Amino acid sequence: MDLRAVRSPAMTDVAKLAGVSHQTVSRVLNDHPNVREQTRLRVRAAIAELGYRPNSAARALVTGRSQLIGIVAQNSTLYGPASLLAAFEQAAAEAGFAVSVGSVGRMDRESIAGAVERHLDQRVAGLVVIAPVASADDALDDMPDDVPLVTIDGDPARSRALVTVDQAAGARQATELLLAAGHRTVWHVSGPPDWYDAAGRADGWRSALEAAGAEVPPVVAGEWSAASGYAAGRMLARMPEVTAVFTANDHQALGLLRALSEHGRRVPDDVSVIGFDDVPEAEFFIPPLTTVRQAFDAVAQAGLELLLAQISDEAPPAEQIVIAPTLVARSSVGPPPHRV
Amino acid sequence: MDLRAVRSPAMTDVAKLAGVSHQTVSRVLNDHPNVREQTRLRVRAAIAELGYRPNSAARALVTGRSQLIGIVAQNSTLYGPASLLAAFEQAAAEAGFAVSVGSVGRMDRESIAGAVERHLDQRVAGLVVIAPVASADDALDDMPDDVPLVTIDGDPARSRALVTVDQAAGARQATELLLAAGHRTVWHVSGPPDWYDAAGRADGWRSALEAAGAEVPPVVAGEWSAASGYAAGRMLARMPEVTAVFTANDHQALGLLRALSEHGRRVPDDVSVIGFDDVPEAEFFIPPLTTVRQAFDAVAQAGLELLLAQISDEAPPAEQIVIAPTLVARSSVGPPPHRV
DNA sequence: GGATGCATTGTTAGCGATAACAAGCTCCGC
DNA sequence: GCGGAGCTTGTTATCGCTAACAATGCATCC
Repeated sequence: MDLRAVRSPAMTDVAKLAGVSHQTVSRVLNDHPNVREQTRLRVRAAIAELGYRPNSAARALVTGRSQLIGIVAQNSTLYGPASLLAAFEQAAAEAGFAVSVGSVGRMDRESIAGAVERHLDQRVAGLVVIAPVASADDALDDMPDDVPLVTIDGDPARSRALVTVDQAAGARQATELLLAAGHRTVWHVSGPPDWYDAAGRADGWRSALEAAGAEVPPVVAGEWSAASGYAAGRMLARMPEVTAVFTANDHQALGLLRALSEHGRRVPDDVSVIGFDDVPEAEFFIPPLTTVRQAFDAVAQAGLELLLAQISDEAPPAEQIVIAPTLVARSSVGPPPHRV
Repeated sequence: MDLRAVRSPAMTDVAKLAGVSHQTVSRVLNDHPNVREQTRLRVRAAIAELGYRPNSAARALVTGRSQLIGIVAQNSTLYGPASLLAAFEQAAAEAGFAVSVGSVGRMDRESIAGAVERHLDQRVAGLVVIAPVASADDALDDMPDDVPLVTIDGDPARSRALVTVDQAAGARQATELLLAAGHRTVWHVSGPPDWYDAAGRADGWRSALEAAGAEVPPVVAGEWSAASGYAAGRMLARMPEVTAVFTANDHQALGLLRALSEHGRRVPDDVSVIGFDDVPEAEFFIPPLTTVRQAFDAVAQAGLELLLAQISDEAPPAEQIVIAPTLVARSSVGPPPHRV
């Protein structure tokens, strides 16, 4: 009996037990073709018996690449980014990759570059950057181009491999639904203008109005918070001509609903409201919120596929995938009030 | 000119440029004491000139430990876990650690053990497990005990290094506030009973009622979702004797508010409501929600400190930290309606 | 002035895996 | 029966770093 702390078994231990060389063990582990079936089984048995697990650091050292995928995302509890992160981890784990997260406080060039560097230190096999603002793309311009990279929510003109959600299409659907309900026009509470998502949603809204020949009211500038929706709502609630509002996300819609309620304007009787994101709680707003759902898991899945293809050199590093959002109809939308 | 892909510089390159041995470079990098100041500067200059960055895989291989911290958490977009994760990344990054996330679909023994193993493969320096349910603790029982480990939200009786929020204290505060407002008793919509958080909140609620000599109504069992709060609300709304409700989280409170509103019961005039978590939107519920805030960043900070202390052997691996939550008063609480 | 000690630096050996090459074996065709 | 092809396996070098030990120089002490 050896009482020393049991060192976890290495490849040579397996080799000894199976009566082969460590190299043969390596071949079995990496599914090399030219190993006799009988040998393979013997090695497998030895691996199981010892509870051997390969040392990823050693592998990374010699191959120059790890089984790690880095994700750079904004450190936020916003529903969108958080969901995306969760979905991505899930997908990566299924593909046998670990996920290292480098969150940044702000989406400026310096922060992003720092997070990217930290990941490169870890010799990540690939990198996913959630880059919803222009400044994030800036940081990627001076990335070394031998690292597989996929951008989420970035600028189609500047990114190579990219997955985005068609924000404009979602916004168009929302706006069209309101117009179809009989509203003369639709107001919009926007997100921060430097976010691509926000810009896309505003564009979709505007183009739908223009296509329908409806008047385009001024954008009410907000950011993603409920507070900004509330502030917008306090203004809009006092304007009787406002009968339909499309907000850039659900949290804004929540704030808007509260402001409308405080001013005695009923939803959807007096004002119809549509949000964006379909947060789990949207169904329980007062009233239940009609909104646009983004399929975050589809985004994550697509992103991972693009990345893995690059890692294994199966695909050119330039491909762009667009995911379509879907409208979820609930009771916050109705016809405009009867004209008095 | 050499046109081959430029291999990123290694320690020997730095050593050659600085005119020292690679070992001296290593000493400079690891802040060993016995290096002459002048030499240190020369090495630093060479590092800067070459843009040298140490290879973490090589270091991990030889030391048997990486600059990686593993986090095991449930793959969820619940506000609590997501916030905790974000706060933790932030804190770890500041300490120079990368964070690898292993999310699990369900909190059962097998899933957790799997996630832990994947992290051990990566030779993580330490492990943080967010273990809000008993089954998660089970999985940790057969963890090798030479890996630094901190549990968040686990069972004090079974964990060594542990950070928790004093759920019971928060619940007591909430309940006492309602009693002080004049309510004869307080009803409770609970979380899933196998979550420690949920159990702690229920305990605090019950003990506050008992201490005040108030009647203890039956617990309305829910889970964390707004849907369960809504379901509970539809029942409670029909019971005129219910004038105060404490829900186990804010999302449930949202659902409850909607159910009350649908039944024409006004908040806080007819019913007072208190939630738990203080999600950013709580301020914009109808009406603004009184709730209990957990300081997630404090939890993360404390957890990381415990872990780093273990990693550097500065502290015994057994210490428990309890973070106190704070009550955030808003307008969803008022005196009970006048008895008719 | 030689022994002692400390600060500073270099040398060598490995960590655990993969890659490149070499070697043995079997099978085949002529 | 012999050479070559192809399958299977082993040997050796190597990735970039840290640990352990060795070696050097210089100040200090008796």
